[in-house]
Amino acid sequence: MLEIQRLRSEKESVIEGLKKRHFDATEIVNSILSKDEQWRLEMAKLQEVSSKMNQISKQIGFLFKEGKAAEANEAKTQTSVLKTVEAELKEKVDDLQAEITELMYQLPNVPNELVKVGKSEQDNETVFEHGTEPDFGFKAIPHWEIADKFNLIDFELGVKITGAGFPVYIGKGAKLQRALIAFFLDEAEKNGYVEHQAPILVNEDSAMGTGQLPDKEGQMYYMPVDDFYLIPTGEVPLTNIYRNVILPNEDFSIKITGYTPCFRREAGSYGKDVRGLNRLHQFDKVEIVRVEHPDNSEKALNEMIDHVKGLLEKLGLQYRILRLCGGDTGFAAAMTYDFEVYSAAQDKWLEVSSVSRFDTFQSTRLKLRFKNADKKSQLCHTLNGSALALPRIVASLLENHQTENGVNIPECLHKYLNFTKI
RNA sequence: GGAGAAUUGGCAGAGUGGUCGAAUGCACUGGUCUUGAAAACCAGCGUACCGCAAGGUACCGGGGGUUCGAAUCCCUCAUUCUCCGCCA
Repeated sequence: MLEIQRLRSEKESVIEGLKKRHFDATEIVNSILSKDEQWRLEMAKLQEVSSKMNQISKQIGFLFKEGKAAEANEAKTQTSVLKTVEAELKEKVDDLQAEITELMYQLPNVPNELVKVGKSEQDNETVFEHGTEPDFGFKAIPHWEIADKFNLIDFELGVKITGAGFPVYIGKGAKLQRALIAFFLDEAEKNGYVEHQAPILVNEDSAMGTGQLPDKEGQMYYMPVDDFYLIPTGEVPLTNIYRNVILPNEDFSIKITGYTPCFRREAGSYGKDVRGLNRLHQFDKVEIVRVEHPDNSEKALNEMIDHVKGLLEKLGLQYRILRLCGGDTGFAAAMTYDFEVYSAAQDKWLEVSSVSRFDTFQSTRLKLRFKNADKKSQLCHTLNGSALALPRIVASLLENHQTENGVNIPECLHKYLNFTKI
């Protein structure tokens, strides 16, 4: 959520910035500001009335104490009108507040200055490329065929147990998952991220805090009996660790990581996009999350990018980095870099990581602040990224490291496995 | 799952309808004293919103209610502790 103060003071630049998303915010912003003005007006009235009520109540207290019951009762009669007025104003103020909040929820984050105007993924900029397409010397086969051939993953079995999109990993397939998780966590730790194991069911406040609610309600699995949501990403529990937190000074840089399963309903997905491991309802991911001073946010983002680069290079994968255009940047993000690995077998780029900075968009909702030099509370910046999501990495490894009679496992994983080839 | 007790400021802890945003202690910040430190003493010390300011409003686990007035009474939800039951 954007800060209302920002709308008040930088209305034009917010509207201008949101145009990069092809989002015309003029109407919403104007509506917010006019309601905001009204709200302040009514608020002032309400406070005045409340003040008067408080005064009278205090007086009544005094009068009773002094035994002047008659005068006290007389004063009481004065209050009934005020009370009605107060209730009316209160309702007006609350309604306005609710309307403003609802409108605020509709505004996406303002893109960073580096982000280009654009509508869809066609407009994303490639900012970095690494590696070359592997030369197999034979027709590369897609990961689902490899997985089937070596009995690494059983998609049908998952259908029996749960449904489509819940694969069962078997033998070397399961071990590979475990090795990747361990590798990612160890690498994150080397770069200063503190490992956490957090709940994968979260309450409504948490889902609100990171922005999954109210915008993306349909994306999450929901458990009505207990009013919990299954997390769509580790970002939710990890970032919410810092909900309602005021850090004591401006000398901080919080770096945390965690492995979690992730659950996404992915309603409406179909066809080759969901083939094999390309899109699942349940998958594993190691997430890195940072809470930073606003001045440090850019540096943090670059460090995260370098971190992910390192992982992909150690895994020996050819990849490119895209800076998403305005229209393709997620609702809450100010800037996002996607990492994609090329799959010759599928003849397509697979998104394997997404690293974003949110500036204060999440911390507004989270109420995540720090005390600045003037001892004032100021909103922190939050960032997060996948480092990495497992399924497409597994797909890429199987596809890009395939040989005529198997798959070579990259060296960085050897110490976690009792085999080096599949 | 059942029964009971509890939830107050960074921490500890008082307050059971009226001048309480909340005693007191500790911690913390500034000052006095001291060669320096400690001790002692003095002062300050929550969050948010409205306002140029003076000031005002809201907040005692969350939400709702009673009342002229609620930290205090009622309802409800959550959490913690104790006992019983069940259990990886």
